[in-house]
Amino acid sequence: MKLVIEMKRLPDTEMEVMKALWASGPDTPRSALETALGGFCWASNTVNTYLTRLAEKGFVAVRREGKSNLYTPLVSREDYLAFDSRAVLSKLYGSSPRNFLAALAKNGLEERDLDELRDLLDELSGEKQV
Amino acid sequence: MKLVIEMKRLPDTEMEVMKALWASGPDTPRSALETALGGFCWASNTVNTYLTRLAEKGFVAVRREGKSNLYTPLVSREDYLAFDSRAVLSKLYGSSPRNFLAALAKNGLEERDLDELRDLLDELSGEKQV
DNA sequence: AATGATCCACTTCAAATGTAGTATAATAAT
DNA sequence: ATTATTATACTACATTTGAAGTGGATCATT
Repeated sequence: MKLVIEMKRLPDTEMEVMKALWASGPDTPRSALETALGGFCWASNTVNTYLTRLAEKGFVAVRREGKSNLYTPLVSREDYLAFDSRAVLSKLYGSSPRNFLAALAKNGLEERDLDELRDLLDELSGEKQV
Repeated sequence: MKLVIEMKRLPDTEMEVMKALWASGPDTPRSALETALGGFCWASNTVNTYLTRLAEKGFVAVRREGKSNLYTPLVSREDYLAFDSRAVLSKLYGSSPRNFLAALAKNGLEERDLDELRDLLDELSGEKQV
């Protein structure tokens, strides 16, 4: 059984660090993390700050391995996104996925996106019937 | 032609004020705004601060009418949502509506939501063919 | 053992956000 | 005119977020 303890949405910068950690798997050493962060040209110390904050918030575990640290996400990408997507809907879209999609469509949607959505909807409906 | 000048996502509290303004139409006087804010029990001055900040950011126009002020949204709800929904997608969902819906579905979706989405998709496809 | 190079813990700092107090100006009521 | 009320402007302050500097511990090396 999984107990969700008041998860909060992360600020942008901490989010980027989490994305890098999710991409790098568990026990990520510093070097790999910086690589995964790619484009972001923060000072190394800056990344450090974000990691510390994430650890305080319970999003990341830090394990000392000899001379350096290994970082592991404690919240899975899937769980976070499941939470985040709901939070987004409830804040502005009356908790209606439809409203969200309608807002997106205001500026047009690619044909491909529409197809993907249709496929996913079929899958989702299918599940119920099995 | 509409030129979008670096719109930023609003913080939660300012967002609530905008929602109230959108609901109350243009030239909303203070009293009506407080009513529209309903559940939120902020001090009157607090609301004032948010209005000032929104005005600075160009989201709200303030017009003096005799003794008191009238507030009018300068950004329409539709425009803001169109912007916001895209911003959400690009930050965490690889700009893919499908990914967003999949994240939502992780915790299950109501049958009604699925139906609504299907209908909307049909509408959206229909448009293109006309 | 002194010299560098890394990595990390701790500290700092400015801007943004959440919240409200104080002062002031105008109005209404006595 | 004096007082009470109300709305708005201006100021204040804690917390959070974005960003990074300092300095100590470790290691590798001469």
